[in-house]
Amino acid sequence: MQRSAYGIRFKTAEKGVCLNMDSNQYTKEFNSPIGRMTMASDGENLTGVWMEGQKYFGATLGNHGPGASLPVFDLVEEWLELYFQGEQPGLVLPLAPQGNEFRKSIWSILCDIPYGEVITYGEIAKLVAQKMGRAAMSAQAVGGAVGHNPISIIIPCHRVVGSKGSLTGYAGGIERKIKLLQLERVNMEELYIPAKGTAL
DNA sequence: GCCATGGCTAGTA
DNA sequence: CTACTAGCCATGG
Repeated sequence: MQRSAYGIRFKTAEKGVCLNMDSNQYTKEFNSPIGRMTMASDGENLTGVWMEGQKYFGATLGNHGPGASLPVFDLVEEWLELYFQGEQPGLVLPLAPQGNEFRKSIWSILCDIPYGEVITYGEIAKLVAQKMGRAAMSAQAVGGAVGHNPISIIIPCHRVVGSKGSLTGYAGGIERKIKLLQLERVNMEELYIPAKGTAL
């Protein structure tokens, strides 16, 4: 179990918490200022948050059905409401994203990016290399893992930008990435939208 | 194992 | 800023 810089409980580092794709999950909808979102849970932990129409939507969702009254969904809704009001939610959420070790270590690094700050793929690559006891790690491999983050917004994949400040892409669309960064009052002066991106 | 595909990067024009 | 190239490494077919 790790504790991130801003208090998210990240359970996936432990063995045995990781779920099988085929295990049952529950979902619930949430209406946000940037469109409808879908939350997913194993009944206790949060396993996914996707925006309507995003890339890789529901990629880790196996069997599932509605579970409107789960306590974890109430917490997540409260978290999201605070977030969209432009606040930094202090709530502790039990996260259990599904993925292999490599991706999970990237995602746990994402959770350590402070609110309102950005990081580059290359910097994450360095951190992960260090964590894995390697000399280096390709930023492109990092990009793949970041892009497949199943818990949008809460695991702050939108705070990751290209090395020269390019807002390369976002699974939920680059416009949403910008909105989220503006919401966090990130200084956008050094950032720009490339004419051609991988996931615009 | 081969091959294609990434939310990549650094270098060169 | 864009366009192209050569590397990069995990992942999925």
